[in-house]
Parts: sequence; structure tokens; C-alpha cells
Amino acid sequence: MLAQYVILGLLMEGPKHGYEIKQIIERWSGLFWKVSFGSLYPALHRLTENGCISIDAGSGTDTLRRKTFRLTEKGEAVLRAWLLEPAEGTGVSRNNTNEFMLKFTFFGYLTYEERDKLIACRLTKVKKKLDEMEARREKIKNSKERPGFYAWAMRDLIIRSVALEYEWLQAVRQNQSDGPQ
Amino acid sequence: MLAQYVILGLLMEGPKHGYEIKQIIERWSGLFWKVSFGSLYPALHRLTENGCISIDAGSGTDTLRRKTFRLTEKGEAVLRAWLLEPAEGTGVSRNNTNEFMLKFTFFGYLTYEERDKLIACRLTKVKKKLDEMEARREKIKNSKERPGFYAWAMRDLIIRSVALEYEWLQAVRQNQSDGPQ
DNA sequence: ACTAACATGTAATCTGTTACATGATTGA
DNA sequence: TCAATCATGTAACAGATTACATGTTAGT
Repeated sequence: MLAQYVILGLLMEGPKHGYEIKQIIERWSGLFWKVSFGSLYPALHRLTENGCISIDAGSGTDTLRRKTFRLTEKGEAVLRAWLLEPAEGTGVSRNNTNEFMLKFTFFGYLTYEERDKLIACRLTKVKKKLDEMEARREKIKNSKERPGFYAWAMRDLIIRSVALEYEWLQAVRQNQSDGPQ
Repeated sequence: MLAQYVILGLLMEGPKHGYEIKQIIERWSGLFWKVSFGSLYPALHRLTENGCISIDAGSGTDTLRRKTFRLTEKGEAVLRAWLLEPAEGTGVSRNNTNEFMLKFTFFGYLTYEERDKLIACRLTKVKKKLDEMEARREKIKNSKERPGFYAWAMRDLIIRSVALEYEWLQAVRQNQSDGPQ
């Protein structure tokens, strides 16, 4: 699902073939996001049928039969629409392997106003989550619930990682005007 | 898959019924782990067939027909075995929504030696990952690759979150002897 | 000659979510 | 009485991984 948008995002730089896309994703982040060929190629086929990407004429006929995929105008529009809708979920979450992080990576393709608004929106959400988590921690502290050392420490790390995202977002917001691009 | 182990871990505290287990998971961490009924109940059935848990006699016959599940000796052994095998994957990763975190929560059921060994193992892995990531960042910095402000900032957050886990692990290792339990 | 990496693809499989169905209990 | 929550369960569906199949190219 998200794979499709990552493909579109990477093709913004220029045409690429499938294997290349996988390599970039791996390099660019063995970090928090992986794609297997079993989902990459079907995704490329779907996007081609959609008309979001096109296969460059002549490609696929060389000895390595590699196909060069190119972003279409429709694909660009679809990417933009996806980037502009605020991501659900905060911090270390289950499914959405941080949809926000994935979108964020491509924020350079938005205008300053657009991305600043998205970052502000995210900032509000993360702050709210952080407050909730800290309030919940206080509540547990003052109750008879005794969660044991390890459950408690786990909660501490989760809260701190959300706090880290919050501070990071603030710094990003400050610096984005100074940074390259 | 992981749901099964979480069930076993929670049943260590005492018998519970399904709905209760879901509530605990939600409370205990709307944080980074969720279970839907559609996976919880089938998991409970599988575990019952396995002989890892048993249904208390008489339960399921009251008006609310709720069933009380109890950990068996086999279930306890299966949980222990799972806790003792070092978790794969580091930090913010795709699938394993931090298998380590999930295991860590139940470390209280292991001996001091067992959990200290696991934490030490984790510490080594996280340090290695962190070093790799920092080296990669340096390499990119000194090359002509210019990833743009947002891709760069994304990388920064990922590295910092792994660094956070590293520092947290060190603190946990220091404090576990002092803490409760 | 052989191995590793390049390159694309499909099918079986697994796992989990969503949506539905059923019915009891509690409090407003 | 009505809504919310308690309580369990199934079936359809979506998504992704693994394993397999196929063939090329480059380096040792």
C-alpha cells in the first residue's frame, strides 16, 4: 500500500527501473522501511495500469530486459494528494510504520506553506499524544497498580521516543528555512 | 503471531478472559501494540488446542458466557523459551513492532542472569546498528550525494531514536538491580 | 568455470484487519 | 427504554513475505 507512494516519490527524481528502486529504498533506509520483490513488482504493475507511471518505450527489450518506469502527471498528482493528507498514528506504532516519516522524506516536493502546515499539524498531534501518555503515567504512579520494573521501563522508553519526535519536529520547523532547498 | 506470546505473558499474572486481555493490552500500551478481536480469539483457540492454555471448568456457562483462560505448564515453558531467544531487528523497524520491547515487558519472569544476558546482547546489537548508521551518515556527508533537507532530517531522527534506545538500555542495565522485583 | 550481483516475475502461504452476527448487563 | 459496554465468535478480504523460476552480466 505505502510501497506505491514510495515508488512515486522516488520516481520524482527521475525514471528508474524496479531493481534500482529497491536498492535505493534499502540504502536510503534499511532503517524503517523494506520492500520485497514480491510486493514491489506487483505495485509497479498496478501503478502502470493506474496510469500513475509509464514504461519508457524500448525499455524491457535489452538483454537484461529491464524496464524503466517514469512518473506521469497523474502519478505526480496522486503523490501530492497523498503527501498533503495528514498521516494518522503517532510515534512508535504498529502498522503505519510511520506513515508520517515516509511522507516527510518527500516534503521537498511541496511548497514551504504546505509542508509547514503539515509539520504544525503533526506537532499538535504528537504533543497531544505526549501529554496523554505523561498523564497516564502519573495516574499509574499515584494508584496502587504496580506494573513492575520492566513494564515501567518500557513505558518510559516509549514516552521518551515520542518526546524525541516532538523536539525533533520543533527543530525541523526552525531550520527548514535555513537548510538546503 | 506475537499476539500468542503476549497472551501467555499476561496470563502469567493469573487467569483472564479474552475481552479482559484485550483491555489490558490497550491500556498497557495503546502505545505500540494493538490486537483486534479477529486475531485475539483465534489466537486463544490455537493456544488452547496447543495445550498452552486451558479453559477453566464452568467458565463459558454463565450468562455472559465468558471463558476464563489459564496458563498451563506447557504455556509457561513456551513463553520462557520465546523470552530467552534474542529478538531480531533493531529500533524502529517494519514488521517486528519491536519484538524486543514486547519480550522486555515480561523480563520480570526471568532470572537476573537470564535477562541481563539478553539486555547485554541487545546492547551489542543496537550499538553495532548505531555505529553503522553513523558511519553511513558520514559517508554520505563526504560524498556528492545530496539527499535534500527532509531526507537528511529523517535520517537524523532515526539515528537519534536508535541512540535513545542505546542509552536507555544502559540505564536499565544499571538500575535493574535497584528497582522493584 | 564459477559465483555474485543484476533483473523480473509468479504462486503459495501466512497473518492480520474489517465487518458482521449474536446476545447480556449496566446505568441514565 | 435506550445506549454503551461487556463478551465471543466467524467470514471475507487485504497485504505482504517466502520461495520458486528464469536468464544476464561482470569479476575472479
